[in-house]
Amino acid sequence: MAEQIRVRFAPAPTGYMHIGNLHTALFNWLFARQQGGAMVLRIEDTDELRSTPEALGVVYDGLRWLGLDWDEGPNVGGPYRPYVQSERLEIYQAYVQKLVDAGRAYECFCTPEELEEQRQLMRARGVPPRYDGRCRDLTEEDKQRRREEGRESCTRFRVKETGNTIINDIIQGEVTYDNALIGDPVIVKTSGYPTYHLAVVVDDHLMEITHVIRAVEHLPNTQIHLQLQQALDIEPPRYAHLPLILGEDRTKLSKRHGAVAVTDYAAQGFLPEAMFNFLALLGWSPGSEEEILSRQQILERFSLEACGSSPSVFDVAKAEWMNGEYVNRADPQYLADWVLPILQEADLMEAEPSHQRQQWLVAVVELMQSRVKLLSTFTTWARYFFTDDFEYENRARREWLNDAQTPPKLTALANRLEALSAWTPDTIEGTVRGLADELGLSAAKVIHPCRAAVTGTTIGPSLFHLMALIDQSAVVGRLRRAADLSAASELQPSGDEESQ
RNA sequence: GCCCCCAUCGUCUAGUGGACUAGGAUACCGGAUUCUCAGUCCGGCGACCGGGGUUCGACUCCCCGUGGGGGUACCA
Repeated sequence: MAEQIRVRFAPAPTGYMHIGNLHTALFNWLFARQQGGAMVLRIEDTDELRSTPEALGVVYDGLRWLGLDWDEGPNVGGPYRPYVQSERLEIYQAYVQKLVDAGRAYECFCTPEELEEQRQLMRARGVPPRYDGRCRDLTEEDKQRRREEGRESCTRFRVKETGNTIINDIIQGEVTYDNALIGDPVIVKTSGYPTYHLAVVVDDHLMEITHVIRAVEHLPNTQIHLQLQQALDIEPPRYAHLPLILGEDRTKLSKRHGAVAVTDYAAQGFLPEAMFNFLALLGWSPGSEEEILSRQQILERFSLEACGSSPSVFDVAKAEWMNGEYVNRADPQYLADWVLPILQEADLMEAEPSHQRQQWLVAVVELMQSRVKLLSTFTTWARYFFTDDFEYENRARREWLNDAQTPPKLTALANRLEALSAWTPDTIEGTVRGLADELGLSAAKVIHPCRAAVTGTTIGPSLFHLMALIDQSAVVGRLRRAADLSAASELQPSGDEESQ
């Protein structure tokens, strides 16, 4: 009989979702969808101090942004609800009781200070710092005395003291841990909340998770989970520990690497389909030389067995290149939908543009998309489409605007363009080239200063097409403004020019 | 410190004992494109961490180093 595959993505809602979490979610989703299995979203908020309700929204948004859906979860329900661990507290208690009854769990009265002292001592002695088990065999009298002292207790799981625990991981292979090296982990905190170890084991069991796909930082924890499962007579799921995603400095991706939150990438103008593609290729390879793969293609070829076990660095430059590939191929109308909010955020587009204005934006996007990697660059490289208020770049100043021959050219051009009755790329081109002919100059000698005057830059798309998308009067105004400034020597390159 | 994992161009990776003069992508560099380039096309640079084995033959298998990472919590 075919086993029903069930996987889960189980984030801790502690503020933001970073790209590594999303990577884990993606691999779970790929496996589930490809296998016709179920994707469960479970919220692991057993860290009462750091978990926030708002963070839940961040998780949803991140998953939805990438286009990952889930079959069961806090907002969609499902047969194993609730899917938020803080709502499952009584469930865990029953399992703790089972462990206590079996003599595998016990009350521990040690204070954080005492624990820290133990660790220091062991470290000094050169042995692995771990809980020394001093509360393992307390008598009822001992416990009573401690309670009377006003001490609070937590519950610890009694791990095996001898032998090995062997993990058979789909990605990492067979990994062996020496049982003697770990101390008894806390499974219920003083606050009454379960710790991760207990909750994850109970929930994966109850929710009938068949494959636990998570980051390799959890591999050492798995020895505890395996022992817990054995003590509870629970059949363990299959494990697949994904290699970590590292920052440029080769350490675990974290806040200090700058942009790591999913929302950061969305704000920069990464397209979700590009991020999907890029993330899929981190730690997994289709085995071919293609890199731009559609969601469907990735889904068809994905397998856990093909995942590598070595960590990978998140290369922003390559991610941007890939985004550029997607931007380049995207339908302009679709792209404009992503660009609009970015422009609105930068006050370059009004809150509710008319249909006509939206169509104009699509035309701008279409003209620019082949040279854009991140959509946020629309607010800089394409700024001149949206406002007269832009800077003249140094290179534009140096090469064209700080030239005595430029003002008369710009003025003449302004006059002629102003007289045009039709404002199209063709009429503009005719005018520009006509002026160049009459002045006995190559077209470039007019085109370049004109671009500098109208856009403030020396680079960009076809000048005539670009001008046609800006109001005729605005173009004329910009030409005259640049002519005046240039004539007044106010467009000299500034001192802090970077070397070219 | 101790435990575990990892190791091919700077980066993402292909490679599962002979197909390797080690392939692709990105980044970088150069050329072309005369309407610019951060776009496009073409080209170039660039790696099997080191040492021992095993084998007729190792990038590939084993061991030892080295380097990197993760863990070592009443965080997950």
